[in-house]
Amino acid sequence: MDSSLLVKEKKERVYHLPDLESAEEGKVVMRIAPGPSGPLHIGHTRVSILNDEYVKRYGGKLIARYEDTNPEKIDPEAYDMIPEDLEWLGVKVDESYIQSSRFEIYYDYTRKLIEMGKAYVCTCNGDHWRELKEKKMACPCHDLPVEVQMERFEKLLNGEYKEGEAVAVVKTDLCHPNPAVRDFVALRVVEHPHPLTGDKYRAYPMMNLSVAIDDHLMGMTHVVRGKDHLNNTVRQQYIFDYFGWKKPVYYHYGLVNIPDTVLKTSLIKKSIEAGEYSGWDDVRTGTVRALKRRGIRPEAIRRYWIESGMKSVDIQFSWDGLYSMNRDIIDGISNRYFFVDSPVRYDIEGIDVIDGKAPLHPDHPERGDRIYKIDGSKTIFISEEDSKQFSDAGKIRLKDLCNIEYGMPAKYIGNDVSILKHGAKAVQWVSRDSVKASILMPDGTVREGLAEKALLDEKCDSVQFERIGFVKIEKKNPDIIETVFTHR
RNA sequence: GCUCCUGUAGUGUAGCGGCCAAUCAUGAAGCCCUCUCGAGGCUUCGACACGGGUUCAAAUCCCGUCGGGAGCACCA
Repeated sequence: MDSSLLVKEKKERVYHLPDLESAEEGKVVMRIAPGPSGPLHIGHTRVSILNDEYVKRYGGKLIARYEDTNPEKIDPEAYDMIPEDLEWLGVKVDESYIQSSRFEIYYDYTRKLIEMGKAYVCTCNGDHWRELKEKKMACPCHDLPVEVQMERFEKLLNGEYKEGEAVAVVKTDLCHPNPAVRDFVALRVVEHPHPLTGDKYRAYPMMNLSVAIDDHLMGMTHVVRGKDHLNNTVRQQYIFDYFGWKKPVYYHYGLVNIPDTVLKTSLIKKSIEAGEYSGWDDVRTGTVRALKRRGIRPEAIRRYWIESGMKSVDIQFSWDGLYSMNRDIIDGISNRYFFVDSPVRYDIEGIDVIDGKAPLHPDHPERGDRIYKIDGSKTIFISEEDSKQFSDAGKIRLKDLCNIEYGMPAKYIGNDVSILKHGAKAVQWVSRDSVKASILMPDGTVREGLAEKALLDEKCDSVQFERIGFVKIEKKNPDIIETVFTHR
């Protein structure tokens, strides 16, 4: 019998996404459209991964479009941070555009809409205009002649209206049963300077205008985005219809509820400025940077979203689920080391020299061992918690080294592993030549302790501290080893 | 209030008229293995929201009820 049949290969998990409707091989064009208000967070990764995954599957191109049409909500650094985040995620962007450099385009199309009688410039009070819409009624500006609208529009562009005094509106259907799709604002006046264009423009397009125009101009074949845009899609389709443009195929996945995580960039930014968070990669936040820092692999994030699929049901994000997928990836590559939390010192008597060794990875003996030789005063440290256990139980096994009996000093009592079968616990320990080390936990607290010296020679930045969990090495020198906790 | 989306185990997912006394993963519990509370192996727990129809046959189609979510912004 073939013995290989007995060794069951670890089953490769299969992840798949549903097919895209009318997707032509090599001709799929999709986009991700972040607003540059801060770096990406875990919530943003879904739309990024999904679009990227489809473009990779069918072939075509992925466009990154920075939707910076609200100057008040822009963090100039985001223009650089987002591409970095995308790159780390493994999202391959083929073309990038910045909407603030395309205002003239949006103005031109708005003029065309006005000429067609499909848009108007409204100078009514905003609240009043909304009340009328609620009652399915047109405001006085709605039906003004085209020449007047055009005149007003040029005034809007030239800055002759102050903020709130006028807006350009796209007509839809005032009697539409869904109040959310009746006439929507296309351009508004903003006096706040734009980080990129300064005070060059005063008329700022609203997303529904710029998105519709860009989706057409950039040749989008498929649009995948969150369900929260459902009504926006309906609005944008009016513009497509007015111009007779071919519409992309739209998909709207359900909302994701991400528990126990700070995601709001404005909040994070505030905390950073207040000195409460160390930066955008503070482990207490849900930014992509924080995940990276914690040792979450982009492939795990990708798998997570692919497995979640594109259903329009709202879902609950599960950190456990993500960790499990990440563990799949890092378990094999992470060598094992001992870390001792809040070390308690013990000297061992009753033997001259103690030798020991432990595999770098129990599933990969070929990687070699950590070699131990304890001599001289034979000092070791175990964690405070294990120390208590030691004094209670009287006997304990220093894993991969020897057994000892409680006392000051402790007494060497052989190296028979079978002591474990008789109730003794195996605990991790470090010798006197260990290195100071710390683990930054996800809640921001820091565990201080000692790590074994062999870790200094480790090449991979992901390791497992036995019985503690996986950590990512952030800083490593003979004086200090700083790590960040990944997960168990 | 109006409109839209949506309801399969704790979570995520498969199934889309008979092969479903419902898949897989995660989670929980237990056992085995392992000198880690990791990995691996085995076992167990746990779901078609409810009520009507249509049909020989429904998780799958239709209607209603109830539940969840979103939008009705001069944010994206």
